Amino acid sequence: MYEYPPPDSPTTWAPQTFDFLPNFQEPAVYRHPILAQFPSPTLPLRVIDQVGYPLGPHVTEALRLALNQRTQINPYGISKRKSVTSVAPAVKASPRSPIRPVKNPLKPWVKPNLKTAGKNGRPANIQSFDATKVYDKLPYRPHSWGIQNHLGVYPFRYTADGELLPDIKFTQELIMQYLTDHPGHLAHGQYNSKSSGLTMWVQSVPADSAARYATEHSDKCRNADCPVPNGTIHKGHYRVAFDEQSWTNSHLNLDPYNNAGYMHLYCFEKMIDFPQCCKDFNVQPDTRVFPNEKKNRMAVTRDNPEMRNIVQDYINNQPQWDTFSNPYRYEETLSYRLTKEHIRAEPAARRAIRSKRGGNTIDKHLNNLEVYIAGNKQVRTKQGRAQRNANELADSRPARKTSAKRRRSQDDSDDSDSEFELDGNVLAMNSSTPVLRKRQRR
DNA sequence: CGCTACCCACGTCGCATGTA
DNA sequence: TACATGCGACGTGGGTAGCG
Repeated sequence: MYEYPPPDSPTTWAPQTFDFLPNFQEPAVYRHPILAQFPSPTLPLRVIDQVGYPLGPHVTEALRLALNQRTQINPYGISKRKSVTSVAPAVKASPRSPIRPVKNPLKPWVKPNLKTAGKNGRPANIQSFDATKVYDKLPYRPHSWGIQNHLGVYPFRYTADGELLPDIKFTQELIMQYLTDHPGHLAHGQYNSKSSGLTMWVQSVPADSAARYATEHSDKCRNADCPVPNGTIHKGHYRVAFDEQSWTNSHLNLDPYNNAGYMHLYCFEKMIDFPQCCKDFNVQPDTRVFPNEKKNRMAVTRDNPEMRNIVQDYINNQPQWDTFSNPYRYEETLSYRLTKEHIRAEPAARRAIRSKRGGNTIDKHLNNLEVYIAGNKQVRTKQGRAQRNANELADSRPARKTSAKRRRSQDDSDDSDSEFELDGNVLAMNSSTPVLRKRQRR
């Protein structure tokens, strides 16, 4: 008979710690294809439980973490459905009473649509979370640092929340100084930029999070030459968060929405030798689990666990920047790889809706910001033309309010103009020289 | 006019219940 | 008992209303 090895035997199982906290809440994409062939997880679990006994300590630890995550999300282990009926078994669940969006006097830049019906749970979700009750405040304003100018002013100065002042935008020279001289590199007592206290998280842009930031400038792109008006980092794009505090103040429970700053991943990759940056500095895929949040809405793995491997693979096996920086080829960038994987893995229905609408969509611009901006201009020009035409018609017809949806359907029926297309000038931008030259190797 | 949150229309997940 | 099915909750990208 088969003899099971003693549980947790060190000769059989090398103890393993996790360099990241796995997110077991993510949709299951099994690395073992055979698992995907079972209609239900119960049977393979039983097989593993019987034949795989005993599980190694790292598997046991992962299970414990998963259980922990689950407990944090639902501390009492009570199912949502059960809790409803157990509280009021005789009452049939009534439709949720609508919670309307409201103005937040502390965040005047957040502009809720006060006339909406409140038909979904998003306003409730936004209003129900109070970060000040959950997270610690930074105990002190970080010290200014960097090479002083002739007036003795430091280039890197902070707000009380630990954000770089809003007017501080990165030129190539400044980002180089920020990266190479950052005080966080001394976090371990000696200079080590690879395990620095400055962590650069590759992230998705979280939705509905305007009210989570300290100021209206907090989540803007820090690239001095950002192609997007006002440096807005729109949903669906990828960004890099400059996190200076979560390592340095790991004893505190700090708000993950408070970072020194952000940049479009696109801008970051175009501005510096990003492959070398991955080699030299602490760049990581954001796969963190936040115990105080329902989920990490900025995780790069939010929709697709494979994204972690794409970022990690890029960090481990960086391409040569020389080979695609001049002429610049967006197709070689991490931003492009993430976007392509995102589009590949998304539900087909979502893609179908996009193609039906025919807008300036992610599968056309692929998160190339130059193409995205040019596409937006084309859409606006078209809308403006349609609006002018509508106004001219209104002069000769009885007044009638034209809804935007009707306007869109009119556009859709116009064969010659209905399809959004990128013109040659836009695509030519794709091969333009990078705004800034390659950073020096140390 | 730019920007941001809401709505739409859908997919996914987890759990309760039904059924073989 | 194992699996299928139904259902509610929730999350998403794109389009759009409406605030400033």
